[in-house]
This record gives sequence, C-alpha cells and structure tokens, in this order.
Amino acid sequence: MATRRCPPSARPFGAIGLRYSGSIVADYTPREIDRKWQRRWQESRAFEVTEDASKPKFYCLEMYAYPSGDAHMGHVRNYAIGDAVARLKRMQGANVLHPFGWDAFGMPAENAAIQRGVHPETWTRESIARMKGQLQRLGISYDWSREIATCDPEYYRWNQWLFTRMFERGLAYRRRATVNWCPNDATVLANEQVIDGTCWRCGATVTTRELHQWFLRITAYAQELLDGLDGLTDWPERVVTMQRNWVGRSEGVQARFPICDLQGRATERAIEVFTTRIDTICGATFVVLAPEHELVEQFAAESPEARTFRAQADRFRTQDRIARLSGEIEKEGFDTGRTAMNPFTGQAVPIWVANFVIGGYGTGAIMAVPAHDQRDFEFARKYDVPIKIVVQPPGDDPLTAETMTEAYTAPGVMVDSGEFTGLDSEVAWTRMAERAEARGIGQRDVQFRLKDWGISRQRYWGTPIPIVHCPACGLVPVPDEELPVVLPQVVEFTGRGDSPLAQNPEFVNVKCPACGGDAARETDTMDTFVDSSWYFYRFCDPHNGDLPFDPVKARYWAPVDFYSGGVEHAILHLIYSRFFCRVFRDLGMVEHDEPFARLLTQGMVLKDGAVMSKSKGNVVDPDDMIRRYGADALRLYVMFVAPPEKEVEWTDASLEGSFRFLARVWRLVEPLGRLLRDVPVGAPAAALAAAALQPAERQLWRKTHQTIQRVTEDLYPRVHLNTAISALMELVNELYSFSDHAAVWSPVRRGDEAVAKHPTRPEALIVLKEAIDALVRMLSIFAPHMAEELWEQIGYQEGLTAAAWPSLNADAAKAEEIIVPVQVNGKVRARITVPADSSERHLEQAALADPAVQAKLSGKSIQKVIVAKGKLVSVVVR
RNA sequence: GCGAAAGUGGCGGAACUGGCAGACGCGCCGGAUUUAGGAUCCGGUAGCCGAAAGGCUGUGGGGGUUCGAGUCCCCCCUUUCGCACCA
Repeated sequence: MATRRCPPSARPFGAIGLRYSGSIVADYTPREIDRKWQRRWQESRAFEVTEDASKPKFYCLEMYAYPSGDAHMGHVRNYAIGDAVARLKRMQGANVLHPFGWDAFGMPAENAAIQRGVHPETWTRESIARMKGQLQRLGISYDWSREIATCDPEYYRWNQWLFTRMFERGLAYRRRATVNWCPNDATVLANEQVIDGTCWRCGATVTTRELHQWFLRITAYAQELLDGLDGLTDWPERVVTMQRNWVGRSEGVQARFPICDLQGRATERAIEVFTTRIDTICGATFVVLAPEHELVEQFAAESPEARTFRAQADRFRTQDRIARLSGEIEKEGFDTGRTAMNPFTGQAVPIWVANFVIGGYGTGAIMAVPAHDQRDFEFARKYDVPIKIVVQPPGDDPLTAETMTEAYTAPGVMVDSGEFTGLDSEVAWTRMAERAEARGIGQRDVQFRLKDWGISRQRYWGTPIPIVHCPACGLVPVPDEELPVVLPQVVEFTGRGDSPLAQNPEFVNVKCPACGGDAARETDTMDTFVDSSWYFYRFCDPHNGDLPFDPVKARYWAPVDFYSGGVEHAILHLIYSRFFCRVFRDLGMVEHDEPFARLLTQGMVLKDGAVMSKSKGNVVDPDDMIRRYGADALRLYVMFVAPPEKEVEWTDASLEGSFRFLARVWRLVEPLGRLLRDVPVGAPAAALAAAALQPAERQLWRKTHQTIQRVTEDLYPRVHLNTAISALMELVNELYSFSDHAAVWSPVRRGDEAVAKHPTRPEALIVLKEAIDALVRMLSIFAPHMAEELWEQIGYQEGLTAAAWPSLNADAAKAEEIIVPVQVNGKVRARITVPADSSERHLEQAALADPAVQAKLSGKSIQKVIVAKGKLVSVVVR
C-alpha cells in the first residue's frame, strides 16, 4: 500500500474490522469529523447561554490567555480539563457558563513595536486571531458570543470606572516610589526588563529613581484577605499557604526608643520600632535603622562627618536593590555615633544603620536583641556589640553571652529583666506589652508583609489612568460620562525617554474637568493585573454599556464554581482578584466574598525535563498534533497521562496510545450503528432482570453501570480525569470480550461469507445498546467530536450537547458474587468466592472451610478471626 | 536556612475512609491474521527460587502501632516547589 509511511490519521484504519471478515468499517478520520462538528456547534450556538432560574448554574472558567500568537500545550491541557468539567456539568443538567477571552494588554506587544515597528494593536489582534483559530480547532465548548479582549475600550473603560470609584474611596492614591531606571535610554524599566541588573536593550547598569506612582490600597483588606482563606476549602492547600505567607500577618508591639542628644540625655524625638518579641526588650543592646529611614538623613545632617555618613547609607540603598535580584548579601552596617534610650531599662544603646533592615516593612527600624534573634546575633558578633541574655532555656544549663554560638529564640525563663525576671517568657510577653501601653511607650500592633499594589506603568499598551492633573484643582478624576480615556492610535515607540503617552501633546493637554483651566492628563497606564482582577465578572455580562456588569446577572452566575489555570498565578492574580471582589462587594455589585469557589492548579507540560520554549527548541506544536491525530486524541492524551495537578513529560508514544484507544472505540461502535439504531432506549425492565440474562450479558450490564458509577465519582468534585478515562477503557475492553461470546452472537452471512456478527438474543442487543450509549455519552466530555459522530451513527437525532449524563442503576452495578481474600497470620492464603451480601458469620465459616486455609491451620490453634465484611477475612493462629 | 508536597514495575501512573499493591496506558515478549512489513485481534509481563503446583521478597532507608501499613506515628535520605534577612 502506498500510504504506508503516512502519519496515523491518514492510514487506512480498520479496513478489516473487529469480528468482521470482509465487511467494511468506515475509517476513523478525525480531521473531517472535527471540522464537521465544530461547524455544527458553531451554527447551532450550542454553548451560548443566558440566565435561567429553572436550572442550577455552573460557572466554569479557565484562566484567560495572553495572546502571544501560539497556543502551547499548557493551554491545551488547561482548556481540555476545563472543557471536560463544563461538558460534564452541562450533561448533568446545569446551565453552564464557559467563556473565553484575552489578556490583551502588556509588554510583549509593546516590545514588538519597539523592536519591529508593528503597532501593539496590530500585533495583538493578529495574535488573537491566530490563537482563537487554534482553540476552535480544539473544539472547546466556549460561549464565543461572550469573548472579550482587555484592550478593547469597551473593556478597559470599566477599569477606569472602577479606578475612579476607588479613587473616590481613598483606595487609589498617589505617592513617590522607586522604579528601575535605565540612564542610557532615560526610561523606566519593568522588573522583567532588568537582566542581572542591566537594561535589556542597551545593557547599561540599571539604577533607581523616585517617581510619583499610583497605588491601590489592598492593605485595607489585608485582614479580610487572610480570614477569607479559611473558607477556601476547595483550593489547593499550598496555594492557601502561599497566600497566607504573602499577606504575612505578625502581631507585635510598636515601641518608642527616645533619641538621646549628643550628651546622652533623652530628648522628645524617638525611634519607633516594631517587634514581635517585646519580652526580649531588656536584651535590646542596640537599635538599627534601615538605610531609607528618614532619621538617617537627619543624623547625617547633624553629624560632623555628614559626607561619609551619607556615602555609607547611599551605598546600602543601591546595593540593596541589586542584591535582592541576585541573592544573598553580607550583613553590613555602621554606627551612627548616636544613642537611644531603651525604654524598659533606661540604658542608652547605640543606633546603627544596616542593610539588613528593610525600609518598607514595619517602621523601618528595629530594636536589636542579639541574644534572641539570629540576624541580630550575627550582626553583633561581626561588629562586637554587646550581647545580653534575657531568656534562659529551661533546665540547669544556662547560656552565657560569651559562649553561645547562635541566638536562643525559643521560649524560656526571663532573667535580668527587672520585675519580669522569673516569669515564663510567653507570659512575660503579654505583661510587658500591657506595661508598655500603660506607660505610653508603645502599643500593640499588627503588621502585614502585604504592601499596597503599585499599578503605575510608564508604558503605552495598557489602560490609561483616568486622572487629570490640574494646577488649580489637583488630581481630578475624569468624569464617568467622558470615559473611556482612549489610547491615542499614533504614538512613536522608541523604547527611550518618557512613557509614550507623555510624548503625545494631543493626549496630554486637556481642560480640567472641574475648573475648565489648562491641565494635563496622567500618562501612566495600569498594570495588566488590573484587567485580570475582574474579567470573570465581565463575562457575566460582556456587552454592558452602562456598567462593568449587571449586578443581577452577576448574582446569577458568580462566583466562579470551577477555576483552573497555572500555579504561577497562585499569588498575585488570585489575591488581586480576591481584593477586587471585595471592592465590588462594597460597591454593592456582588454579594459574595470570594470570587472562586474551587481552584485547580494544573501542572505544566514539559519536554525533555524542561518547560517548552522556542529558545530551547523543544516545543511540541498543538496544531501539528491536531493535524496528525485529531483534536480528540490530543485532548484525551493530556487528560489521561497524569492527574491534572501534576507536571507531565510530553511523550509521543502515549499520544499514539490515546489515538489508538479512540480508533478502537470507533471500530467497535461505528459498525454497530445500524444495528443499534432500532433498539429502543430505556430497555424494558423485565428484559433486564438479572435472572433473564446470560452470564455474558449480565457481566456487560454490570460493567456498564459500575463504569457509570466510577466515572461519575471520579469526575466531580474529584476531577480525577485520568482514572475516569481508564475506567472507560475497561468498559471498552469488556465490550470487546462481549463480542467474543459465541452464545450471544452469530455470524451474519452474505452468500458464504461472514459479513458481521449479530447478537442472537434481544437481551444481548438491549444490554449492548445500553453499554454503548453510556460509553459514548461519557466519552463525549473527553473526545467530543468522535462521540458526536458515533452518537449520530447509533441513531440519535439530537446532538450530544443536549444529551444527559447516563444514569446509574445501582442494582445493575452490584455484584452477585465477590472474591474475598483470606489471610492467615497476615498473609493471603486463599481466595473464596461468596455471595456479595454474605454475613460475617458466613464469611468466617467459608474462610475456615477452605482447604488452603485448613492446611495452614493444622496443628495450630485459632486465636482470633477478623472479618471485614465484603473485603477480607483475617485468621490469627499460634 | 524556613515552609510545603512527593518518593510505588523498564516508563506514565492506579489503590476514596488502614483490608488482594501495581487498575488503565506505554514499552517489551508470544500467538493469530498477513506474501511481507505496518495496522488489527488474543494472551503474557514486579523481582527471586521452581519443570509445575507453589513459595519467598517487595511501595526511598531504618524503627514503631496493628490481626493487617503504599496508606497512621517517630528518625533519616533524596527530589520538586514556594519563601528567602519581614524584626
């Protein structure tokens, strides 16, 4: 045959089919089948939905895509998983919202503009078109009428609207903050444009700059975001943990250390420090300021050697930033020559400046207790600052400052702490906090690691921040009726200088909305995480021109019931979305507190142990695989190869295996189509009474219902897609065995030649139809194109998209007889076949009567017999 | 360093609450079919001993709880991921 070397999809499959000698089985030709059904679904608008109070809703969402131009295997896997859930829920009677859209703003589009002169919009639209085609060739059941792209003014308009609401409520504000700066290109760089401390374009060493930037006050919700995590029982534990650490709540005391003048007398000025170990305050032998701390400059000014002072502090400030990108840095510091008074001991302690104290956390200053904090310990040893022990470990072996080799951080007994001496340190914590408050030298405080969200980007391809700077009125939001503030089309992309919008006078020069005077537009655009923090609400009402979405519609669809995507979004995207959810709630637009009820983080698809990437040259192109094996085989493969959460290593051989399975189903079902068409659905109960069935028929009928049970249980909420598929494979194997049973089949002849086999008994046909019917329905959530085609072949007029999930007949699934292992002293010595509902007594008797068991019992005495009903009998002898 | 998760055949992986370890698939071996190869269908496939019946050993290593442990507890090893000076 000439087609020998062709890829599988082109091979002449099953010219000779199962059990058919000489008959013709139509080839499994996924390419045509895929196209046929994709067209039908589109024409019938099969997946478009509207609110319907008569049905339970189910909102199934996969993280929308950044339109890079090429869908990769990670996308395929994510969308295949989501689609299986969406199709399952639809068949189980839910009104399923399953939308898709594009995270269309962002740097790659702008980089393309800088490097190749393509307008970001053109680049983005082309990428969307390409990727959409790829997704459609996968046959995912999206409601495409709800498609959104965040770069549409109709979308980003609502970013601006929401920003304005937040500005009005003090949740959006402006302050100075540090950015990466390339001195050569005179431009701001995003973190990902800084490569090993240098500019991605010109290689110049990156410095920092202070700019006015916009922030969203996520910290206003810090406690709530933390508390809400307890309710996220259907999220992966590790994502919850990551978020908890990210919010990073710690309880402590903010204490005042009065600053001493140059003569060592306490003054009115004080250093505020935050500590979680107020119990160790008597051991605080020095105070450390972050290099960014405002007092550093004051001390420098007051210092006789102001210059060296500043130089040292500056060195830490710049060092900090670069070091943070590259890893560990050595603890360094210098003594300011100034002292502060320990408010508990009254002693003067030196004030240091050191690089290990962070300006942005707490008060930017710490009390250093070297005996009981490892970092302080290392620092004190290095610079020879005194170490004072105030907590001794329990037991008779007290520590001494001279001999200790590391800080003692565990609880213990208080020493050398005045009236608190002798107390348990954990008890002392509370007493000392109370005392600090009573004496006005401190108060209990809660600090969060979570910082406000800086959303300003000095970029073109993002949502313009809708603010006007008026010399007379200050910061004025653009009135709602003037939204959206649209990105100007004509802009030059040089990658140098100011942000592109700032270079466009038509954009910048406006009249103040408040006073009508000359004013300037804000030229920063928003972080694209703003877009993705609420897109799931927009899907509920994607064409609304009056509001981001209709609260009534959102009340019907939201929250998202099933959300799947990569772990890489475990923190930022998900915490920002949880934040926005609460903002919408406080605006009265949604009623729930959490936007995503169930989260599934799917594992990556690797090739040769690494993430697929163009630079590594290890990309497997989904389109290529679809061309060769069809969409169904590819989808089935990514779901069968491993549980959804796990990483998978791409293997061509396994994909072929999935293809073979589908072809095997095809060869089984397709030729039976004409035969089964006439068999009524919902077989007469009498015909299926177990007693009326031949053993082979009974076995198939049981397997059918056992499979329905297993698959249904595996699918949701467990989402064990791989084991569900393996159960379907078992059913197919059973169907093949069934066709081997001579008792129920006889050859159909044409002349002398056996053309096909035909069940000789009506019961056999009924059981067969029921099995195949259930198989095709269940298979349709994994391999929808082929399932539809087979569905049509076996005589159903209405498409599978309207079909119901098969219903379980629990009696049919039940086994009449079971095999129970018998253990003697922990080892399996026999297996007995007993009626499924055997009593414990009967099981024991049957087990002891078994000859193999008897043999092991002879000469021994039975100590105990344990019967696990329906599972096992365990005999203990001596 | 801290935290979390995971270590099961040649490979991907099953085993829900402690109850037949290795479902299902890949690969490999054998048989049928075929002029032949491919495809297809059937069977076998943890290791060791044995002609077989059967036996012994096995879920990273060591200990423990239990009639019974891949599963629970303690110690150790390895891998992956997350956080890495957050006071």
